[in-house]
Amino acid sequence: MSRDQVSVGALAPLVGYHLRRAWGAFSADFTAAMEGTGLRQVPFAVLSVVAANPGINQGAVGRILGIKRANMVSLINELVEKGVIDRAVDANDRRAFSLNATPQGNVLLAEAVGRIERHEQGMLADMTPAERSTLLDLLARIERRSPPTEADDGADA
Amino acid sequence: MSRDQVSVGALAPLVGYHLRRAWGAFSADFTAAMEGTGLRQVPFAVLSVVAANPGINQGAVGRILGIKRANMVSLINELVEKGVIDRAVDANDRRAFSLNATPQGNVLLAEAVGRIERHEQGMLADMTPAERSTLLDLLARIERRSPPTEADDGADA
DNA sequence: TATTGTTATACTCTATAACTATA
DNA sequence: TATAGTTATAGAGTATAACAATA
Repeated sequence: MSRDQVSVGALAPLVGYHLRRAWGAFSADFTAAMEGTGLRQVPFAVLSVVAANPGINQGAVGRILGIKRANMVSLINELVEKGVIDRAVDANDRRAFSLNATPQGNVLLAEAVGRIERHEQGMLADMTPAERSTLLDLLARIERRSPPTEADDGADA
Repeated sequence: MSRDQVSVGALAPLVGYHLRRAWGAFSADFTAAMEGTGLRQVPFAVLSVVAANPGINQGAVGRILGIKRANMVSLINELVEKGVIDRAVDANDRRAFSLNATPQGNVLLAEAVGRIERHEQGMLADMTPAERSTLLDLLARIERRSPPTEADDGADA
């Protein structure tokens, strides 16, 4: 190794840079945690939202998670084929689908959450409970600064 | 708007979820900040590292930023064609290129950093200086938990 | 034999635009 | 006319594998 002591230069004091690297570390850890479940980040998030909001439709799931309508389609197909969510025409609006987690989906979700929590404990092992809650609070305040979670603007027309 | 008060369910207490959303908000803000400079996240990071480490080679840049060798090629080409970095065969190792920021590159970097700092001030407007430094500290501690920044394992052979 | 850079390629994620069927 | 879902497609970003030149 001929060259070491490399500096990241102007990146060092930027919050965005550290947010990116921290996110990357968590992301890799998430992938490891999900090994064998067949769940990836976004499908896991979708399952979580559907389970928490019985009868929700695709558009609403996309809106809260920042996923475009067009990209929801294959996501939902994947989860339906996997047998973890159930899709039925909405009784009140025949354009929409009513989504629900299946019993199997709730089992998978619980299993996934358990794995993730254990992995997060590893990632945050050197933080006190107070520090973790400070981190969550600071991150939540940044999120609120993001645009109105408008996952889909005037894409049509 | 027929359905509101949607919950993210099991995602709510997960640090990884909030890290992802916070990162997304910063990411969108970064893109807006860079409008007109022609710089994207990764090229900006590469320019920053090259400027801070005169004569560094591609592999070392990739190693510190977590970018694979193969993906460095077009990145460096792009920055060279843009005239912001300079590539010359390394005098001590004729396999390697010695990279340097051009005067124009340093100007662009300074301009970009100024823009980003102003945007970050907007994103972090509701945080005290103490809170910002706490955030940076907590993020840095998470980063350190990531794998040895091995951007390139035994890809060959 | 290991390393630097290269090419080719593939897969995931996300984005836009145009379409249909309902409302 | 607006909305829910769909299809097709394109662009990033990142991954692997095999190769040449040099160490």
